[in-house]
Amino acid sequence: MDLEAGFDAQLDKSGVGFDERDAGLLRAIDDHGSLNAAAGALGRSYSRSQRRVVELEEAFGPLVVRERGGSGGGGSTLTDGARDLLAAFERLTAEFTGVAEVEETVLDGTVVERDGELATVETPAGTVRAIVPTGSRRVRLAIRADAVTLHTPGALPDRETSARNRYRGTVSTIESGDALARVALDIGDDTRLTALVTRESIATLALSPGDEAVASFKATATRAIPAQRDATDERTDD
Amino acid sequence: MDLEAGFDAQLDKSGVGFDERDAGLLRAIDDHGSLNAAAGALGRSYSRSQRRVVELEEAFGPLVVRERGGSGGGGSTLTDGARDLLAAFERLTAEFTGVAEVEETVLDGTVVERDGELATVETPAGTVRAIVPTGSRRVRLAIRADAVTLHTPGALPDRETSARNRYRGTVSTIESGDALARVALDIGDDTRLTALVTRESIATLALSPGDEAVASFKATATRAIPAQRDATDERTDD
DNA sequence: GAGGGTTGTGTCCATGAGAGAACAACGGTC
DNA sequence: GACCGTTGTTCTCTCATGGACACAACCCTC
Repeated sequence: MDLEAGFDAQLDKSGVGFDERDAGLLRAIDDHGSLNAAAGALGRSYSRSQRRVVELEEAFGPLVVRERGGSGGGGSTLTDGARDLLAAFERLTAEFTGVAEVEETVLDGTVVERDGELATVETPAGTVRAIVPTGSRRVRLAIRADAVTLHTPGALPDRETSARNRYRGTVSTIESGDALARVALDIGDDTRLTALVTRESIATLALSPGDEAVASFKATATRAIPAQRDATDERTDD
Repeated sequence: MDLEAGFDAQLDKSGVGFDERDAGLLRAIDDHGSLNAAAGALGRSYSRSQRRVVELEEAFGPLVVRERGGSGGGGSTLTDGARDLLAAFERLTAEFTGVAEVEETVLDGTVVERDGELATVETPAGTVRAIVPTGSRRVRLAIRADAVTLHTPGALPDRETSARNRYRGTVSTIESGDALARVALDIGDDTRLTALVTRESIATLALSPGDEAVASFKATATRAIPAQRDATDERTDD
């Protein structure tokens, strides 16, 4: 199934959203030195672009320094605020593309104990500590492969790390890419945890299929969602 | 600055995007047992909703089983494919809200070595291994607080874990919430790394401000973005 | 066979986003 | 002082999205 995750990032302030389109506009202004040239290069109308800049500035503060007249007729440059905003936006999109691309393993489970937003969940692979939205007993946990760290078995003292979830298993497959590798770890009861690590780590841990290994991940990095509604099938049916 | 991160998640297939609006429609169909009632409950027009379902099915396969006539006039129910799609979408939005909410520390640095998408970056806090888009020397690293695990100093044998980045520092502040806590760690040269851990972890590590601690995070979990463009100021200027 | 509530169409209209064009104001350079 | 390429402002036009409405087809119940 070529199901691809996408998104539309947005930075909100005072009800106005700064999105990819706005980022492109600011970048073009920075590149071309004028709002007019920027709009032209983007194939957008000047009037709309100008309006949009004003709209954005009403929410985010001064973004563009305009100069009218003068040699060359004038021009526009970005303020430091605009650069900060752009940087924050790019950081956000980078994080989003990260989650959109990375693989994750899903575990179904039931909440057995809760302490605020944190809960212990019973899953086929064992008990997991995770952040769980309040008010749901049956949940589905998602663990991103880039959040799972691998260890040699027995190496990790139990009390001296903040990674609350820890599972021993046997390496089933290792798919090596350029510099990264995808490791699948069998953790009993037919569940398989995948970790994304560097090839360097594979080497230093001396991992190969069949070996024992320990996988750990933080409670704060595993997100839970309410489980399928068909489990209870509470249809309204009018 | 009350700058809030937002997003619009989307699952793409065959050029069609399944978004929050579509998810709401499917959920409403599941709740009310008919497309008609679903559209009514959402305050949307039936005709558009029906068309949208057809559009989605052309890309994602059968989603809704329609029944025309019969007792009660008929009705519609979701297929297993629709439930899977909904679950995948909810998982995606859960992950996105995770990154949108969590705090991150940013580090500016320069790439000193590269191996495919992986690179070693020199930062004020030391050298960091991270995933870096090709073709950029000056980069900005973003490290999410939920990706940082804390350890007692000296506890971690160097060769036996896959967390490639490891920094010793002193705890500066601990902000405890309900079940979670936010720990700021001073890592020399005026840089501060923040970690989001459970209060439970604070207790077992016996952490308090002023203590020494070690923070670690994976190379595959730290994303880099090209640094500010004003550093070189390569304006086109036509 | 009539009734009823559904699925399927098709058409019309309101709304909003954005392009395009026109024009005034500006302030350096020549 | 004329010129020029900006910014700023306003208008109209087009296009896409989506609601409102009408109507046929369906099939079980009564």
